[in-house]
Amino acid sequence: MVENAKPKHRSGCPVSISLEVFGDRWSLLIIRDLMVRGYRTFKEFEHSGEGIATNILAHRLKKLRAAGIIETEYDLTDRRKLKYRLTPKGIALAPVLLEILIWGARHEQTGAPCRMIVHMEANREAVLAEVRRRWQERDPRPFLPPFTSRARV
Amino acid sequence: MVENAKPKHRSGCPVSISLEVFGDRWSLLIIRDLMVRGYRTFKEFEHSGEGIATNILAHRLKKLRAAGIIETEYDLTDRRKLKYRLTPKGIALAPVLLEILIWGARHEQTGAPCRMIVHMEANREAVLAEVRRRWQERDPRPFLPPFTSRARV
DNA sequence: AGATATCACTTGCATTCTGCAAGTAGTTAC
DNA sequence: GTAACTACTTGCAGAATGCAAGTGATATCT
Repeated sequence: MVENAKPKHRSGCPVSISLEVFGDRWSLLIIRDLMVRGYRTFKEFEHSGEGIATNILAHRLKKLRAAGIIETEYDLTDRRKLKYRLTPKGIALAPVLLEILIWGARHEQTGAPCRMIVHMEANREAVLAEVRRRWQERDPRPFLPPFTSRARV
Repeated sequence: MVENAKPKHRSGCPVSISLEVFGDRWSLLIIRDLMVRGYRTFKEFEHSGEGIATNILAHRLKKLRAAGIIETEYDLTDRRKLKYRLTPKGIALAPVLLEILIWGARHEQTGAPCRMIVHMEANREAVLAEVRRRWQERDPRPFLPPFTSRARV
């Protein structure tokens, strides 16, 4: 038996393989929109304020679906709408997203208010539990705002 | 006073801003090499097993330095060698990297042994404390192996 | 001392990816 | 029946990436 197949991955390191799945400028933003903003449709992702091009968005959605991170179903009341949802594998990215959020808020100039970050840092498990609960119960209420401004409260 | 300056960022969201800094296929791998493998030089990053091209590596090192995540100093005994080191802002990425590693090991086929991941998940704080200690004390011993194989122990 | 090797890049070029504008197919509303 | 809406696709220009080769400053060997 020979190992002729072209290697699927750069290496066997979990970090490297993870980055091959979501290591780009956009994928984690789509996951964030699904996870904490309650966005569900193509149009909502498109207008989430980051300015993603529609071809890139379509490509990322396809890739995330192929990776088993999101799944889709048509809206029962309006069959034009395709609703996206995180899979268990997708919601499992919550700790990754939380740590990225905390790091960014602590070390870069962002629009997130300091006291919110302090609270999240001190209550990581509670924050994650709430995010998971909303996913489980399909609670569509946004958990975090879009942070459009550069306010520092 | 007018807001004429071109916006530096896509949005004020900490996740978005973080991804502008390290949201690509390579940056976090360099940070991983510095953080848990004890790699310090250009050559070591180049041969870390992922196959990064030297021009990309040079570009990423420059960008990470500009972002304040790594810093450099010349080796005192061999002035050809430029040694890289994480800054406090860089070592603060440890939780991000740990969560990415755990997610990848749990949800993708990687070379990381299961029991190691179980241990890391159950002892996150101890793992982070050890990584931070090695950084603080400039302890160059690798904390994690390269996971080159696809072994499942 | 001179030749060779090492280290950290840089350069050139082909390929791939990204960003923008415009267009399309399948619903739904009027 | 027509217009609007939703989720894309297509075409094209420019940027980023990957690969091979080259460069300049040290260091080591003979």
